Amino acid sequence: MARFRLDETDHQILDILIDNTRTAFTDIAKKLNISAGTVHVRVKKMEEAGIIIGSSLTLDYKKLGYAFIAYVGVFLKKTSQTKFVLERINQIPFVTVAHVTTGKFNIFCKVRAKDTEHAKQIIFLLDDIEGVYRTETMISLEESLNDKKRLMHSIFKEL
Amino acid sequence: MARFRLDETDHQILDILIDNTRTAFTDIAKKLNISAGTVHVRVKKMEEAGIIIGSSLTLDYKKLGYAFIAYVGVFLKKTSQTKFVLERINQIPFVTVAHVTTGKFNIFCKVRAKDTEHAKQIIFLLDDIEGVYRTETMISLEESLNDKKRLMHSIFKEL
DNA sequence: GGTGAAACTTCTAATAA
DNA sequence: TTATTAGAAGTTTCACC
Repeated sequence: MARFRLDETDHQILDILIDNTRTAFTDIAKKLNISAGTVHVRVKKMEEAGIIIGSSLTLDYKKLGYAFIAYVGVFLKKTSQTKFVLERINQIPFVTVAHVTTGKFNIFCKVRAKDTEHAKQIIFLLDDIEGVYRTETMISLEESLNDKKRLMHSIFKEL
Repeated sequence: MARFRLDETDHQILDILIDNTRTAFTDIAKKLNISAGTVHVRVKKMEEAGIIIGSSLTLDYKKLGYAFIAYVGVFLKKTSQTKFVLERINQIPFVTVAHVTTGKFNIFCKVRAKDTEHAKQIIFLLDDIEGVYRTETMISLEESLNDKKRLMHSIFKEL
């Protein structure tokens, strides 16, 4: 996949939209001293190029009653079962991310739950999958995010 | 923090917006057979209640040249240094998430990088932080997401 | 590439039900 | 809580730089 070339204006547009996707194009245009039409065309191009995949809301899961985060390392009986187990994992609700990894674990996932009890239930489901040898849980006591905005800045500085 | 009560309509609105934050309120209204004004009021309420924190773009980091994901477990010399080390970690670019955890590691982070070489540089920065005893890296070979939409469905089914 | 204006669509707040 | 409305605002297209 060819690397798409973004210029300074594209960066600035992304920068604004990453913070708030509903920012009016006219507002962006004013800030960047370009026309709203230009903003529109550039966003469309980035969408067509697949740079912008979509947009999403950021919700406060704590307020919804889901404050518990754990990471679970999964050890498999046989590496060949990876695909099968991964499919099963993806069917478990509240498992939000799963990675096949090198290193200590075969598969590595993130669980978002209500509380310890709820998380235990989810981890039991993981443990019960055929081919899973054992799991190792790490409970998150504190989450600290370098948000997307910061990541973008890191990337743009390098590009 | 009191748990906010969302009804079926709120769920449906969130459901649509989670997929595309720029969906016109009039479109949402049509789908749900309510008026656009109602959609507007409800979204505003959820924003005011802090359920909706914000909105963000989803970008294809692979297309931007950042296809490499690793998880790094950090062991500290002394637990009391957690706060200090966490602050330092948050200053390292390309470390996108950091968690203080119970279990195997003291701190656990996610690194997004260009390639192995780039990741190595970032992990060296982690290793070099005063108070860090050693780190353990897990390289992601394959990422599989149960996206926000699925998480929301899990939550709504339970609420 | 970009602009600016026209035509069209959507938002938002106020009022009424 | 919801519906209706109307002025304000935003989007999108297009002819022209």
